[in-house]
Amino acid sequence: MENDIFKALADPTRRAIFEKLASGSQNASALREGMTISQPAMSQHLAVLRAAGLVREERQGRFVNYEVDPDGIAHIGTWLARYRAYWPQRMDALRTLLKDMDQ
Amino acid sequence: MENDIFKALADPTRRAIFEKLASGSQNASALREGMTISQPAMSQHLAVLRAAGLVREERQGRFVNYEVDPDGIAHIGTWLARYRAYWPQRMDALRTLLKDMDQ
DNA sequence: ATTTCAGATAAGTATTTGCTTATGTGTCGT
DNA sequence: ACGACACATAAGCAAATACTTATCTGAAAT
Repeated sequence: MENDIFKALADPTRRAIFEKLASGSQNASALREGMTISQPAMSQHLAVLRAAGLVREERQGRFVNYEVDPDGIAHIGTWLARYRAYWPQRMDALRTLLKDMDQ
Repeated sequence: MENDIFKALADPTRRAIFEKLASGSQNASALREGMTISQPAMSQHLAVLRAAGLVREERQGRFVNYEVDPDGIAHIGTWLARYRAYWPQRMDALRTLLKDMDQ
């Protein structure tokens, strides 16, 4: 599972798709816009992201809506937490993030 | 750079090496112990981890000591922070981590 | 100086991966 | 019922990847 996540994120196209989804769930066709990628390629990438638990799908008629799966993010977070000893002193992004979550 | 990091972590052997280093810096030979991996393979993996900024080396005579590079960890952290909106409510590991760092 | 040891590099190979084109499946509009 | 549409799947292929064996570099020990 952890292996699937990192393998999925190892591809730049897949990270781009994931990033797009992070700013709003979309169906496969909408995701293709401005991406120079064939329909089957997109379908295959989404399948990989889905198998990794990074993304989940929701059938809507003949469309399939994709969205970021928080579980995938959580897995990366817990993986990263194992290396806390090596986190640099000032990781402002994560620091403020966690502060936010405390509210 | 970000691409190098994810590509480096996509390999399970490389993640195992990285994990070993996280519990104490070692030279390449020491890392091989209990790992069923040839000397060139280890050398190549370490080169990939190093190029990704996940690990750094320090020559010590005819040994080369490897250690986790906090910069690599930081990169993953900032990447992950971009998806803060999708972090699940209870990411205890990271939450307590950041609390610790505030002391 | 010569040998030995730690490690890097070179070259070759089998496997994996990301793409392609072609076709299949299921849903919507008419 | 039919065609159009959204998407998945199949099969094939070129490129990337992780390994192998062989060799090279450089430092330590004798």
